[in-house]
Amino acid sequence: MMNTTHKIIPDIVIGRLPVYLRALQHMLQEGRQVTSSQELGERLGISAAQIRKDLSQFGEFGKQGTGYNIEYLANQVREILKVDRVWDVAIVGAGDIGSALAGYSGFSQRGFRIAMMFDNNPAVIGQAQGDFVVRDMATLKDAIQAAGIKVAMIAVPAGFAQEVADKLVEAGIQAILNYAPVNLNVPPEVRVQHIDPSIHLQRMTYYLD
Amino acid sequence: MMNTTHKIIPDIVIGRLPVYLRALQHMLQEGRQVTSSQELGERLGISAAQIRKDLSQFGEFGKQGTGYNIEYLANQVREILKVDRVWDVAIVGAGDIGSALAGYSGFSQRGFRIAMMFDNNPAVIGQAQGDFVVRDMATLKDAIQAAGIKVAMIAVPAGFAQEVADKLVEAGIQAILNYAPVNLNVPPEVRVQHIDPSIHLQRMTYYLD
DNA sequence: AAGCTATTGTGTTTGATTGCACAAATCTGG
DNA sequence: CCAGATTTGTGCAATCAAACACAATAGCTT
Repeated sequence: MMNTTHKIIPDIVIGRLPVYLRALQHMLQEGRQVTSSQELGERLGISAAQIRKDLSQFGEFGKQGTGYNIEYLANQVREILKVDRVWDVAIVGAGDIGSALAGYSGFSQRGFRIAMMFDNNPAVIGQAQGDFVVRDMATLKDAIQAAGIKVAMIAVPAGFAQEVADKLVEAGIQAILNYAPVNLNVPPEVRVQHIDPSIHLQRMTYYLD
Repeated sequence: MMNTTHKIIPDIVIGRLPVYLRALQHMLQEGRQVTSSQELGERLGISAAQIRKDLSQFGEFGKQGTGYNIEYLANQVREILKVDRVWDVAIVGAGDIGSALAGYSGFSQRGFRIAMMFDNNPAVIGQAQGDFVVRDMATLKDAIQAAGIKVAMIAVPAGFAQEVADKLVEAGIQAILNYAPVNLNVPPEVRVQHIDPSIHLQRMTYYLD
């Protein structure tokens, strides 16, 4: 079932697919072979109907009476999300967060590979950080363009995040995962996701006594 | 305007308040005194009407013709979110992520204080980590209960996250920020938020070419 | 002080998302 | 090979969220 912008899929549905995929991969590691919308829903705290509706946007992946073949469904979802390939990722910022990200081994199973890392601090430029050497921010545009990198993570202090975002956009980056606690202004064709622990915590304190 | 479960506020509205608050605090640091729903909306990429509707759920904070006094509004939102106080937070896991969180200075301005840190690895128990010493997981329940801590962050490998969550719930934790890439099963009265960079990245790759 | 501009708070409308419920299909066990 | 139990995919209904649009109000300018 082609998906060349035929049908516009709600972004909220896209947002759930990675969660489904993670659960499916987890089940595979448990040695499971088949599952059902009901089981998946129970694990994730989502209604079975919603999972079926979400998946039905992209095709028919299950078998009535049986459920879904986990490996097959996982592969289909990977393809939908375009993580049936490996995306090279650039990290900007070699502080605590950047280093933790560079050292995180979990990306490779999920479709990503940290390919390069930048900072503007002369004290860290040239230093080894995980498998690679921290590069000078001044070389960012050329390096990213030469490598054809589309995805980046910002892990610099809040005050520098916007200018880094501007540079990334100029270099052709199309998806940014931003760890700095500020909103970023980017052109509409560039996707941004934010990770700010305080935001998540504050969203929960509302419900506390 | 009392808010003792009189009116049920949609969670999606609660989720936007921390974002508003962060922008307001940012404006304050710029020395600004007043703003409008329009300006706030432009900065955040949200419609002005939505911001007004969201805020109107809790009272009337603005002045027609003028807009909102930033400091006053920020204080009101802090009160709504219950971050007009300081919440002590426990971190479980003293690896890269836990350490980065322990060393992050941004929490204090946002209503949180890292109060203690746990790990089960004898090699790190007793070591200094930022301002405090890493404690043995075995002491978790007693320490958390004695300190009356309600909020925790999980920064352990995926395979241990569920058992850590169970221990935290048993210790009386009511809000969990989970950095492990697995779903957690907790009783309905406990709030959980997930941070998994791969999930955020996969949500964006769908839109890439 | 009158007229103009800006901006809020909200009733109403429009649109999006979720949940329901069931026919159709598949499997299982006797 | 049949009866019963499962489970999918989906049309329809219900719920929820966002956008619209405007009266009411405040400030500013002349």
